[in-house]
Amino acid sequence: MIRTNTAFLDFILANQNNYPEGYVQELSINKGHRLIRQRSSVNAVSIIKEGIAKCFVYQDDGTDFILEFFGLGEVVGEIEMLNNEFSFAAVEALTPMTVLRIPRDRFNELLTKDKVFNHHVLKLLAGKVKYKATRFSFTHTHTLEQTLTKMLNDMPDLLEVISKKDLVSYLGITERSLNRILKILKDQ
Amino acid sequence: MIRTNTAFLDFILANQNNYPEGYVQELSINKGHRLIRQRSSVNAVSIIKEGIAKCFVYQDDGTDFILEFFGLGEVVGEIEMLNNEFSFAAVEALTPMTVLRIPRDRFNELLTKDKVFNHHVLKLLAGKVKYKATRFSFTHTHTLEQTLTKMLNDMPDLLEVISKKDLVSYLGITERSLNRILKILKDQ
DNA sequence: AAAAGTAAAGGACATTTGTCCCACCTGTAA
DNA sequence: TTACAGGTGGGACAAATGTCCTTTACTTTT
Repeated sequence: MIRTNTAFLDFILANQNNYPEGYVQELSINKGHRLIRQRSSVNAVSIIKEGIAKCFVYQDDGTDFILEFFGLGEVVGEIEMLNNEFSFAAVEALTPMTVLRIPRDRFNELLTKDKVFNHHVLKLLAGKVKYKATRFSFTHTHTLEQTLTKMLNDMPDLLEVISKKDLVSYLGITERSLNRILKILKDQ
Repeated sequence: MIRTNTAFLDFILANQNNYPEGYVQELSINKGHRLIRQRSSVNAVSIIKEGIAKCFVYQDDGTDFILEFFGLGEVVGEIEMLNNEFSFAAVEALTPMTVLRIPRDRFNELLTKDKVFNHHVLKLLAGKVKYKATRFSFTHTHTLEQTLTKMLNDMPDLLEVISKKDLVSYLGITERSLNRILKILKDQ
């Protein structure tokens, strides 16, 4: 459930030195910092080298809905860059992070000039579509108990890594419901 | 809610004659025909020139979950082609359709050789990610009544175009619930 | 037009999830 | 140690949705 894309990260790390100065910048990010703010312009793409971030949409009523957790090698900002639109979601560091930042013009240049880079971006987007599709169809056709069971099975340390509040936003439920299901699972 | 991409369709139609014979094939498709079957290999990308299709995941328990309705200019099969994987969803014609079909090798060739084509595909994928993200966050943070009200507002002839069964699969609810909400909305 | 068969709508109850609130735990300051 | 504050888990009831089955409406056949 924490998405990764090591193939892309490895590619960037291997080629980082071939690119001219300033193409790829390494940045440290504090926990809680927003890499992308909702409804604002995005001027660079970031590839995660270390740490975890959440990508979420926040509503007027104060509730958040988490779309994805991003880990190693995942990329943020490319959608906004391609659509040439303001961001529709926010991205926030859940842990201290290191990211590789590629500014807008460099990104566009790499997209047109580097076929392998271009293909990585195509695959990465295809992966995001597929992930969302399978995730949402799964949650719609399974009970909360089944969904949580699967998540805890895939990732036993889930509750140590992700806070309950974030888990609740990810599942689109209330804290009360999460507690209820966790109690049921524990009692079994 | 029925997605379209006329920019891409226009581009293909304008360039169709510049491409060598066999690059773009026009096909007629009967209502009910599956353009893509779930868990099978996909050997071509199809751009919709006429008609409407549903893209859906079906579960072992017999329930379907509709991810998107595709209309004019929308593209199917590109995700599978890029991931080089079997299809994770099925696509079925809801009306008689005409599609422009580009076989695997031609598609890959266009992707690498035609920068504009490549950019259209990048944008199209970014659009699919964004659509799914906003759709699912909306349904999670709004009641069924709000969601349906919005849908009927955006598309007053919704129930003439999309069958109740399909609407139910799209919303991830039961027919009973849909009827209940429709009655409430009618009574208001 | 009447009868029979089929599909759609809705009533009644069960289950799930949300809302509201209270009890308990933990840490801190007096 | 006590008193207080903030946070967490859970009880009780409300609201939403699903399941099951009856009723209604619509077709088709005779």
